[in-house]
Amino acid sequence: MDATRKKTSLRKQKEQAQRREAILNSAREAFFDKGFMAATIEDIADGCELAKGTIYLYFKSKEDLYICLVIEGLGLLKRDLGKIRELDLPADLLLGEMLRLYHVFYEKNPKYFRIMFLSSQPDVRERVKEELLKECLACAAECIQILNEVILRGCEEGIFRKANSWTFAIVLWTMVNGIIMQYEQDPFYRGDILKVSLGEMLQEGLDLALNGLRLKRPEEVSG
Amino acid sequence: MDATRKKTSLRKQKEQAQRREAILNSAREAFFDKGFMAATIEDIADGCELAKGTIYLYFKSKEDLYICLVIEGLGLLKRDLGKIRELDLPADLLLGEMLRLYHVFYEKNPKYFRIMFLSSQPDVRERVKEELLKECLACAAECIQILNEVILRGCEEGIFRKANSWTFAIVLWTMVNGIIMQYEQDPFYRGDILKVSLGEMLQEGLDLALNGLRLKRPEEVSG
Amino acid sequence: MDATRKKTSLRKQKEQAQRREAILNSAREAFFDKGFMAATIEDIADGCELAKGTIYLYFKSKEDLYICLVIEGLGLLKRDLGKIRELDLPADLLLGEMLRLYHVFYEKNPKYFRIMFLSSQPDVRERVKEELLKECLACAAECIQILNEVILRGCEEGIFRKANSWTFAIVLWTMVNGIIMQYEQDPFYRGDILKVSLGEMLQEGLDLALNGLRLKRPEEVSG
Amino acid sequence: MDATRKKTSLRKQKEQAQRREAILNSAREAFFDKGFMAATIEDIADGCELAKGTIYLYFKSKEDLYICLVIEGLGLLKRDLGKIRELDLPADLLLGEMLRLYHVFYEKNPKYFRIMFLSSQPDVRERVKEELLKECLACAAECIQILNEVILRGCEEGIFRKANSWTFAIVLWTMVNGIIMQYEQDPFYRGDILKVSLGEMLQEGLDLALNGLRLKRPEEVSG
DNA sequence: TATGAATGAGGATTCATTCAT
DNA sequence: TATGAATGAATCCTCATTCAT
Repeated sequence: MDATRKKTSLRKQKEQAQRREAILNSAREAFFDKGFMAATIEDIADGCELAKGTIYLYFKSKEDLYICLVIEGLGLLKRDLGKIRELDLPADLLLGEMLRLYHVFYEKNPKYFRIMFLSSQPDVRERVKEELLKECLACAAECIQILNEVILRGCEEGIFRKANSWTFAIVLWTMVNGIIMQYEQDPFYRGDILKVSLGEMLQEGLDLALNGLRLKRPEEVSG
Repeated sequence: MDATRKKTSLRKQKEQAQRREAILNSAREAFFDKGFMAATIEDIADGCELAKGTIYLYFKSKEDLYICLVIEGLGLLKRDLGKIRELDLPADLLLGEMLRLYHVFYEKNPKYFRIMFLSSQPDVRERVKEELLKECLACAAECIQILNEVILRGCEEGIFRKANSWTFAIVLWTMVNGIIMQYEQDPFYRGDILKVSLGEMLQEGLDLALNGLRLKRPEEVSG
Repeated sequence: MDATRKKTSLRKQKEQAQRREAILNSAREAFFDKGFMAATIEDIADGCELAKGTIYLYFKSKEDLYICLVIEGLGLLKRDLGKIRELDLPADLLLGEMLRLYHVFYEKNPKYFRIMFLSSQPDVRERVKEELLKECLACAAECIQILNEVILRGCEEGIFRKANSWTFAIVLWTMVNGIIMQYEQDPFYRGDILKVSLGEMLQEGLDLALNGLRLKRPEEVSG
Repeated sequence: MDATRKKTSLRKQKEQAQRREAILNSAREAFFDKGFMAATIEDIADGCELAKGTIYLYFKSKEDLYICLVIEGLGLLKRDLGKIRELDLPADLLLGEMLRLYHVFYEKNPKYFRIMFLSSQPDVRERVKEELLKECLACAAECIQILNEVILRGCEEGIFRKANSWTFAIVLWTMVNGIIMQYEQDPFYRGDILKVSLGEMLQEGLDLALNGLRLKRPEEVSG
């Protein structure tokens, strides 16, 4: 009897988790496609084939739902970056891996990505509690902190030139974000105007970064 | 009589131009402060002390007004970049000047700047005719084209290493945009988390770019 | 086997009756505190620690539940008034007792009291079947009828002056209700503005009524 | 030219005042018929043949609209009572006039009347700012104060017996309110059950009150 | 031409009620 | 029988746009 109840409860829990996930997926899509303000709860509800009211069983408000997405996305990214940090590699290769990870993360979760940076839009900021926004920013800062640690390690290893590592970490972070966002946000960019793939742009960005950091450039070392 | 009429008409034309400018100023402020969706026509009307209805005498719709702002901003930027291109300087210094110009432009027109990139927000895209969006993107592409020309000139001058100049131009453009946007959009970033000035970040970005482009790094040349 | 089943069934019946009572108690509280419209089924379910769905096993709808409360309350009141009618007392003292009973009933069942008169609110009337409302009103009329009988008896006893007894009964009923309702409904009234206790007001009302009814006022009789 | 403008502005002002009045009328009707919570802004808008949005040009919110009605109603009543107070009549006749005025006021403004006492409903109180409720109650207290003054004057004139005049004033006020409310709120009451006209009930109430207050009853004086 | 009142479609959220477990 | 998740109609309020003056 107890077992049966447990089983039932377990299945229910699983269903609920799936439903919650379905809502998050639909919301990610909607926020991504239309932005925070223009996306309606109805869009989200339609997207996961649930009733409007059901959304509110899982999330307190549109804002709550949105913030959950951001924190979830940044959490995933931070986790991935954290894993790479543990690899036994020289700092420059580590950084390369990280930037590559970013690209992969984006390719796998393009919508996560956009959502994460939606919070910088003023109409979102206007409507989301400052406290929650700070939580998001703190999450982002932790990612930057990981970059910072790797840069510092590279300095210790004698691979990177001395520099303000924190500034450098931020520049890296914003550069990569900037490249992806601009690429990604404007569908027109992709084919019509730029005629350059995202991978090429990121590779170029990475080269820039490493060239800038390394004491010597690869060709000079090998030469 | 004709003369009188002409004079009247001239004054009227001038008044109308001023009115139009007032609306654009107020709209820039409003869109900047609240974002495209959250800013209301009433905000804009209040800001320039005109009636709501009057806005519609000068602009077909909210979206039309907005797009005019973007095109105006990008036009100014393009004009400034164009002027620098004419200077008689080596390509690397020219590029340095251009990036510096960008910083100055931002410092002088922070609101222009933000507006220019608002168009990448999906809720704006949703509401603006594709045709107008393409016009904006074309404007941006012209700016990138200017960077591209300078890079090509540097290659010819033997200052820059051979590279896909177009890709490089785009990376430059997005990097700088990315740095400014992230800095600028998040008031929290500025004091609380980054603790790095925009100037420092841009300088770091510039160094990266030039290091990456130059055949030899300055210290090697001088050494 | 039959016995067992009967026992089980009896316990079940008792449990159900208790459950029903628990729901009514919780509903009385909720309707009293928030009014008919503002009180939610969830408030009521929470209040008796049952699930929302369970409420519907015992009552067809929110309105049904509400009407049951009213009828219950008026029934209690009618029962108490009926008991007093049987006392062997002159009509004026009987009336005094009845009005006092009303006060006691209110003090013991303030929430019953409020609920009973909630039905006069138009948003309730809008939603409750006319048939049920009439049942409530008939209940109230029976209470008035008891007052009427006592007044008539007083006339026969030569204590009360001839008057339209039915009108008088109604005035008594509405006066007392009016005094209690106004006192009770407005928490502000109690301390801030009135600065008079409910008991004092009811006593004053009672004196008015008896003075009005008696052929001679007490002091004249005794004098 | 100035005159023309003034005329236009005057007409507009008048139109606006009329429109505002139309909204108030429709709202009074709607609140009266359905109660504060059940009446919808759409009901009100339909009732005065305006668009929903237009309501909000004249009143900040449903709550605001409602409170305006209450204060307006109580203000009218207070004004009327105030006028009677100035009449040169003995206190008992003055009181009789006032109670009669109340009846007339109700006959002319039955819906005003109900609105005025809607605020005692808990679901209204829940949703209206306490500050505004207190303002309403203060208005009512001013009416009671007028009654109080007349009673005191009657004591000085030797017409009324010494009594706690404030308590008495409140009892009068609540009695009359109670009679009217119960009569008025329940359409069923009127014909089906009570079979007594409002006028008769009020007259009976008035007699009660005066009998209770006077040192001697009329028949004794004349006898 | 300038105004700003009026419009009404649209959006977030609540809650009585149902129904599968 | 008891549950409580799901539903979706209903509600308040906003705001881009129109139009009579």
